[in-house]
Amino acid sequence: MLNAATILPFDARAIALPVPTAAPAERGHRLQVARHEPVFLAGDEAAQLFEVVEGAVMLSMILEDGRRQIVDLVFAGGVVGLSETDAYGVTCEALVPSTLRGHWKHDVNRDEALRRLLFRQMERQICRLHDQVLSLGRKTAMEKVATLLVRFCELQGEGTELRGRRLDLPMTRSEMGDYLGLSLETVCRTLTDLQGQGLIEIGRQHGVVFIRQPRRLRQVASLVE
Amino acid sequence: MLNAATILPFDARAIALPVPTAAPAERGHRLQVARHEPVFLAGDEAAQLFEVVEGAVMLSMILEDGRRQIVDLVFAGGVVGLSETDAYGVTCEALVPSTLRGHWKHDVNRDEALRRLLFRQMERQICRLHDQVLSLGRKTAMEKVATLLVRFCELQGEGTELRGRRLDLPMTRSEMGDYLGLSLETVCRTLTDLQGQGLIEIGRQHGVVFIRQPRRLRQVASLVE
DNA sequence: CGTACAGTTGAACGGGCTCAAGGCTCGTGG
DNA sequence: CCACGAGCCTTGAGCCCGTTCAACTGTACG
Repeated sequence: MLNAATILPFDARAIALPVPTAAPAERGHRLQVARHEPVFLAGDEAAQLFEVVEGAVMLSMILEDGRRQIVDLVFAGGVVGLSETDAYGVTCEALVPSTLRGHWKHDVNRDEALRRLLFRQMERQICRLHDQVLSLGRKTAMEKVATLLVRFCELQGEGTELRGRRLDLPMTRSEMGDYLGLSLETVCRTLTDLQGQGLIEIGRQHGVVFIRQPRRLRQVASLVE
Repeated sequence: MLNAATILPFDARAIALPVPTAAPAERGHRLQVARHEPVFLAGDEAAQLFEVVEGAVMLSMILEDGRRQIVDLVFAGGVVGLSETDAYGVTCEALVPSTLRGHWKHDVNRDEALRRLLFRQMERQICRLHDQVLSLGRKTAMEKVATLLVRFCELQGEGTELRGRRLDLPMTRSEMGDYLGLSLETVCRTLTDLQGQGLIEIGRQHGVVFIRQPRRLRQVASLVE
């Protein structure tokens, strides 16, 4: 299941870290992953669940001809590794350097407190997926991109004033496209367009935008206040 | 929350059934719903979870301008009514006449056995949503429609020989469109196209198709055997 | 300083949408 | 049993949003 051999061949940046062979601790064992390094791959034996302690990971699926869809983004507090069968159905890799806590399924079955925690997180995840399905099915490119920006704002800005806020995108244009069901070019053009309308400003540094009109951004995203 | 007044005005076929005022039984109380009758509406107080005992329901979300997305289909055995907040985020209505079992959240918090059941179902639901996101984000109209047909086959055909099988679609073209993120016309054209290729045959009766080449249908759907 | 890769922009194509018109079925009432 | 209306389904024509292909600029990093 989880070892250095599972590194994806197509991602040269992935760094083979030592396998965490430490015995499962009282409340799970820790795991550090670098950006773009896989936590598990679709098809691996689904023996563990992972809590995201710090950072962010993405879950993706790939069709045979190479089309990729990022099916979910999971930030600190979230859970990954759920599977209907005994093999993972999605690949999980880190968006940014992250810390996870692994729990053997075997242990989850015994640990009632842990299961309560997971329950709450799964409820969240399902609601998030519903929103994502709505986005993918019925929103325009403009609405999709604006929705994603707003979501990032909410994650980074917890109760902060958003106007003029520097927003650090944890994803490249290509990843945003794969998450939103768009091409990377469309993501680019849409961001440029939003900048032209004065709602955002694209920073010179990669992965940085400044929010100029958060309220109008929410409107463009077709999200209610 | 759940009462006759919650019947959607735009669905004239919905029949107002008496509210199930029966005291919650040992393991939840029963609820019968007719086709297109709501179980709960987005915004209702999320006080109950529901198991689908028999039939099928759909979960949908609507944007302000009327665009609708059916975010999930839940068949017998599944669970609906999960919510991140204290109000439902989606509307749930019956696709076919259905029987549900309601559980007050209050009770769920106490019932460990029930929570174990829900846990398993939520895991399933998350995997199903991942597949749906992949479909919506990266599949063509042809692949989407074929994928849905295959899924219906698997639900109705449990281990049966599929070739020549009569398949009863629980959804109209419009509902299929709202589920797949397509217009109803595109769903129509795609089905006609599949018939032209000899993979299916569209029955004269509404909601009926015959599967002619199940294997090729799976291939068209970009699903692996 | 140079290379690899992220990001941007343009031009042309095409899948799916919109708008429109008709045919079919199903349920209902005569 | 048949007639009729409502709603579901089908098909056509033209358009548009987002894709593809291509070239180029800018940034990060050794």
